[in-house]
Amino acid sequence: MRVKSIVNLSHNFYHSASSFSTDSLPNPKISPRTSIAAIFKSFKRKLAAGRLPSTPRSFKSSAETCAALLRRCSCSPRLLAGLALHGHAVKRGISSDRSVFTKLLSMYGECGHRDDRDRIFAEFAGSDIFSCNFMMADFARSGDIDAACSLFDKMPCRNVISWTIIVDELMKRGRISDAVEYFEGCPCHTVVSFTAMINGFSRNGMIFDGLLLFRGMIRIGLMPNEVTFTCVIAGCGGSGEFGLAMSVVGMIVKTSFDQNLSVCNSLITLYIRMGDAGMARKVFDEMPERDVVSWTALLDLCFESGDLKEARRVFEDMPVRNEVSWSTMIARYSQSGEDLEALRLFNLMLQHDSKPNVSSFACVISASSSLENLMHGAGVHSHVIKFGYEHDVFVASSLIYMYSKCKKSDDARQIFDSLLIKNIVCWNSMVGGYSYDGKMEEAMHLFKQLVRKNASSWNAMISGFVHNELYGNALEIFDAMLGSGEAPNRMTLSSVLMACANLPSLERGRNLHAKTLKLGISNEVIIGTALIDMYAKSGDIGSARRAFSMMPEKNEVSWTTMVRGLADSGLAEESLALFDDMRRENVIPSESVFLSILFACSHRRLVQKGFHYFDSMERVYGIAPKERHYTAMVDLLSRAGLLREAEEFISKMPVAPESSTWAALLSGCVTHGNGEIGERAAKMVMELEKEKTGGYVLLSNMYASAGRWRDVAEVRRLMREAGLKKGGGCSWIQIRAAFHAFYSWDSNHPRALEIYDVLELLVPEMGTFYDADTY
DNA sequence: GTAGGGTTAG
Repeated sequence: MRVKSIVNLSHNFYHSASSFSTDSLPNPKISPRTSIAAIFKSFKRKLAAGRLPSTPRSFKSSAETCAALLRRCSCSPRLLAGLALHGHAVKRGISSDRSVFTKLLSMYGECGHRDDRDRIFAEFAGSDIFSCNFMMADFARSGDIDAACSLFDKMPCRNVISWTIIVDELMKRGRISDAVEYFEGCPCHTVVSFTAMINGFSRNGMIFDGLLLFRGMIRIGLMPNEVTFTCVIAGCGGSGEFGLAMSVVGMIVKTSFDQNLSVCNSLITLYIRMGDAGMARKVFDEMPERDVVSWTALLDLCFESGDLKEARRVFEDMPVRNEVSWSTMIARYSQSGEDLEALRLFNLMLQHDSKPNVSSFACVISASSSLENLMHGAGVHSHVIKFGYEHDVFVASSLIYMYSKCKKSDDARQIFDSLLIKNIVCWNSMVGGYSYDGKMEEAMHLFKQLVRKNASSWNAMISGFVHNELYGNALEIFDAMLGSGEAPNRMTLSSVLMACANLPSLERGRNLHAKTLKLGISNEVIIGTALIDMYAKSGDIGSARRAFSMMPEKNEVSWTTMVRGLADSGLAEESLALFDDMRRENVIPSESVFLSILFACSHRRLVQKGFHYFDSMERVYGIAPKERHYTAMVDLLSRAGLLREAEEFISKMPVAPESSTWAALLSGCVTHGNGEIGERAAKMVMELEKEKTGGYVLLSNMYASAGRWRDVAEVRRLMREAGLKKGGGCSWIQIRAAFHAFYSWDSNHPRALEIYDVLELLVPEMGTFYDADTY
């Protein structure tokens, strides 16, 4: 109310010069410790003592003082002081002084009173180019590019700065053709307007257009400055145009800009992206001066070289840190799997009074998502609220993802619903969140409401179905995606290939392989790896091998997938040989690759070799064997008939045996006919797995093979009493688009009678089969 | 101490 009345009145004061005193304002209760309060008091004292010049002669110095004070009011927003100054300015007739007026605009804007600011602008602005540019820049900064453009169009005269503001903002929003149109309309260019345009191109992935403009600028005689060079180097580095970057580096050296701080900073990052750690370090070492950006770039260099210890040392020795250096530490520790340390760093950041920004929050929320620890996640959430970022779409999307990963998609939904402005990323996070939490119906419901879907929206659904092992649905929604005209990307294809890998649908997989070739993504690691997995699981190990050998770049997952594919296909020797290749290539084995290796050894009864690999896990690679590895070892011993050793191995395990550990032993006992150990093992299986049939079936098989029919009947009785029924084994075939599944003596198929007739013709002894599994 | 272009993270 107060603000409005002053603003409404101010116009009249300006013209009628009626009496208005700062004393008529409520006395602002400002802490005397703050400098602005002190200045304001001194100003009021001077005013009261009549020491401030008020005659037209000293108009200028009065305006200067007022402008300087107003500036303080917008730097650390002080509305009351600002209002008083506004009143004073009106009274003295200096409120339309250019410097006072722009400060007033800034003060109202910074204090959150944009309506009032816009009103005084409308009343006073007239044709002043300065205040128009100021307002245009502010409209643009706050996201209202249309308001900025309409002001631009209304301005009676403009300068190059007016054009630059518009061009830069249009480029930042990706409106390239509009930006070009305005840029071409500008009658006289400067190095700044050119740089804005060049950088706009490069940020929109059009580095060649940027470089053409860069050349054009030099041709018309405008010399690039340090900002131009910084932008061009960053653009070349970001788009991987290292050859072009080097020719620009030549110019930089010739013009001695290689001594400039910002140019050197961008050069460090360029060399890191080129993979030239030596040159990056050399630039850093030879810089005449360094700032927080240089040190943060060096930090990044350490992480890129995989040297966490050195990074930590650099971080601790840095003369200055800012929120970017903290975010770098948090993000990189999280990427290295050190999520707990990332969270610790975030707390340290708060203790150091560093104010987290959107990116710091995004990093630390992502770290708590990886930990799937609700306590940590909710702790970070409380800081989000404390710092007022809960309505930021970027932060909210990370929170939605974090809660969903912690299986709290209802809490995620609350955040989603509380957002007044939602972008597509929030929608996709929520769809993905439901998928991750296994709530595919809710995911689908939300997905259907999403009017403007992008590739990520479709990917969230597809990977959700895959994650929940609903592979058929994944393929269905993929078909719908293709039907909608949305182009699939690498994420889509890798998910769909994963679905195919788990369905008996090799033909579909081959089609997808062709699609990856068409999209030009077949050479990418993630796609190559998905292809290996799909072919291996579909039984086409030859194609899996080819996909593996054709990969130009392999990572640890690609190797692991191929080793596992071979092992699962019964090619134990080849699998072990590939594992040795993998170690020769210095690829660090994961715990999951050891599982495949132990499996391969087990199938070939390679007891010694198995123990060799098992021992090397901890000794050589520092990987503590998990329950699954111990189970694999029990399986290895049991299959080889070393049942007593297997039982002893279980008793010495440092982790508690799982039901499958005992099942492996029991299975060995069935094969090798050891009833004594078998009974003990069976008892353990049934105890650990009360609702499952595995233990009963194995035990009954063991009795059956020993001819102990009375015991077989007893086990069946026990099973019935426990209310358990064994599910039958199932085979299926695909004919065109349809799957046909068959159980033992299954009569559900519509053409069952014909099938069995044909079968009896082909395999006469089928008719004599007795179904031993039917209880 | 009146308005425009930038480097480091995500």
